[in-house]
Amino acid sequence: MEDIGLLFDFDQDGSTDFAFWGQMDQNFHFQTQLESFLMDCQAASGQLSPWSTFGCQSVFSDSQLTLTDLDVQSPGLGVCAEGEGCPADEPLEAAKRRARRLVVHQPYKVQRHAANIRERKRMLSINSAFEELRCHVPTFPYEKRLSKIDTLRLAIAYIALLREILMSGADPKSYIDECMKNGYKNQSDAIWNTSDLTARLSWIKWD
DNA sequence: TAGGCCATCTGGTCCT
DNA sequence: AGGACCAGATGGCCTA
Repeated sequence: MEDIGLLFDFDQDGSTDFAFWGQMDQNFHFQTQLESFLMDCQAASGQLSPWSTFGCQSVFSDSQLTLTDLDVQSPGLGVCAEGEGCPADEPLEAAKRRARRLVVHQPYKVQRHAANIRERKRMLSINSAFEELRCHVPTFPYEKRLSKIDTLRLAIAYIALLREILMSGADPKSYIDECMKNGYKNQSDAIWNTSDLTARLSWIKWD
């Protein structure tokens, strides 16, 4: 019999199981510590990360090992760890709800954790690109930070406007002034003519 | 309090 | 095989 280390449910009623996968403390200065942490992780792969001490506690104990089985075929059959209370009189429905179980061992835990770190790093690079993009779209001085979706939409509109100005060969400021003066009557196909962008145009320094 | 936005985790898929 | 990428789920924070 294989060494079944630990089981956990993906059932809706298994909330207590997921409670251990709590989110990282949002006040944690993640960005500044990530790089040094990544280096630490590379130097000491397999060890628990600092997140374990910040509320991102793993459901697995240190002794758990590889993902050896994904038992979705025979709920309740041979999936209970020794001493893990698998009630013999468990109702059939409850047994069915326990169908999706994972047997988890160390390498899976380590791989999953490493993947989480890579994913966070990837998202950080995406976010830094968004920050860079925010610096290149017109915003109001008093405006709060643009959301990601607003940043993308505004960038699209702004690029379209710049392209039109280039194609027209006109002076940018006079082009904008003319457009605003005419209420964009002649710009029915101007995809940049969004309320967001037009409102910001007055803040652009064209000199 | 509901909805928007976001970070994170996760498993699946694709790529090298 | 391992990493990159992606989308869904979840929960926290903030604001109207």
